[in-house]
Amino acid sequence: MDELNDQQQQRIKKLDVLRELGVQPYGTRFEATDRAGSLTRLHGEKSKEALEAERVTCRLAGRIVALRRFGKAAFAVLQDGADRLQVYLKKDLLTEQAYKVCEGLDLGDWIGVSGHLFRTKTNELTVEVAELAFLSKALRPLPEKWHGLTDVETRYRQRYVDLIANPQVHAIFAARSKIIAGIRAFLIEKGFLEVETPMMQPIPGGATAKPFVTHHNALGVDLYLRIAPELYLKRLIVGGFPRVFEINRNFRNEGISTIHNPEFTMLEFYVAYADYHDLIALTEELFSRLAREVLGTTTIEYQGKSLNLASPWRRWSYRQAILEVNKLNERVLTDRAAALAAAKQLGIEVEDKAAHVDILNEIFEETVEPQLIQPTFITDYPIEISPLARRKDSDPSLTDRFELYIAGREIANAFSELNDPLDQRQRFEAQDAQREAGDEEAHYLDEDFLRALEHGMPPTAGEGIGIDRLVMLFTNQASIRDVILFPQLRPEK
RNA sequence: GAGCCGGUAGCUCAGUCGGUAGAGCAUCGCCCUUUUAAGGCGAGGGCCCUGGGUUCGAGUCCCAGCCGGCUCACCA
Repeated sequence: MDELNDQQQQRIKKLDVLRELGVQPYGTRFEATDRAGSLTRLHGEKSKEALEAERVTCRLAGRIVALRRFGKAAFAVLQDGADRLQVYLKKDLLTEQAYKVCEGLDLGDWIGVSGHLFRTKTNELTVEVAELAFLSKALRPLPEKWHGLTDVETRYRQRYVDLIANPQVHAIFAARSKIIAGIRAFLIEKGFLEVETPMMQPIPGGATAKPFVTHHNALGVDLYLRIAPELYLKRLIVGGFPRVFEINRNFRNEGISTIHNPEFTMLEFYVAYADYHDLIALTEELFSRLAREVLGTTTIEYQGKSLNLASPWRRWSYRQAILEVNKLNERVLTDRAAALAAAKQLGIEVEDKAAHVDILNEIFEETVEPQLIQPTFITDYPIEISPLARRKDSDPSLTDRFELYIAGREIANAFSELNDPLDQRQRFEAQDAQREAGDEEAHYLDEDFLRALEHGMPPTAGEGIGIDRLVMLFTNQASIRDVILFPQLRPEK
């Protein structure tokens, strides 16, 4: 413990005062049959007279977050989850011991009370306490009652204090839970099986990213924290599960920013016999349903922008979007020199030796992405940047793939899966060549995954949705750290 | 990794030109049995992020570092 300040010392002294009164400062169970929220819902509208007549008794517990004393009586506000309820502690109504406990109460202490509901002179629903149980002593003071805790670093490092002091933070994580529960219910209703696949993988696959490495002592091998579950979920499709999903953490050893945390939560799901068009429909249905369930509307506010999640959403091919946004001639799609010239004209920095596909992608990211505010499916990505996606039958240089953009940000990535083992081997080999050429993030060749495909994978469509960014969108948060309970920070001191 | 901004009491923040460290809330004492940012009177509480430097004198100026935020780069 740090050196104690005067407030902490005062509180430690009170532990002995409680013990002398025969009260355990760290007690045991208390049967809270009521919750502040449900009491308010059930009785919050009733008049003073109706409450007096009914004489509703209740029993609840919570943390004291406000305390106003008046000589021989006091009002305390109990925080119970996301809700608060005032309680009235009056000397006349309490035992001598209970009243002495009251005199030593501090902000932050946990108590349990029972009594009956009434309305005060100022018409606030309040519990008149008949019995008081002391549950737990807080030895540190709470943040200031009016401004709460605003220091961002303390909010992230000591999320417990943030949650006590800032009720709106509570609401964000309640919404996160509701979103994830909604996704589960939706997919299970559609016949999906929820599975768990390895977080520690001998070959990190399914995405292009730098992995974390760890070591297993008994096996004497290095293992990678997964960057994606994709290749394992496809193995399960080979094994005969026609619909699977996983909601779990991915780990990427890359920068930290307002939209990147080293560990983040990903939903991936795979549907046998389907293609990416089916996933477009499924995605629209999922999002509009989530919005209605969680927010009660399909029109959402995000950082000052109004977003309409009601389907259908815009579909726009990757190449068409590049041409239309920049009013470019189709020649840039086939002529590398023309693409390079166009990029330079648009003021986009591109290395002179950059590949054609990378030049176009640079143009896309710089000029198209920021415009994709309303939900938009960008379709038909080039094959070079889609190593696991199926080729388009109509154009083998493209893939049956889409990315969903909302508020200028990529929210989902989906494609008809490549199930041709020979084509997949060639794509892996192309990625290997890029690795040889110095691309640290090229996809690794996974021999066992190829063996699985050689056993035959049915036509399958698969999709990944970044849950943290989805929660940001639904809760109107600008930073990913505000939707992750314990975001990654440098260790203290 | 680079640029900009910040770090002062438990919390939220002031601190002028370099001259004895301030407020509100919280805490402690006294008064107060319907308050709600309760009120009244009184009191205590500081590693001014750390380490150097300049100066008679540094919270303040300079240098280096630590931690955080934002922007950019990489990325989902």
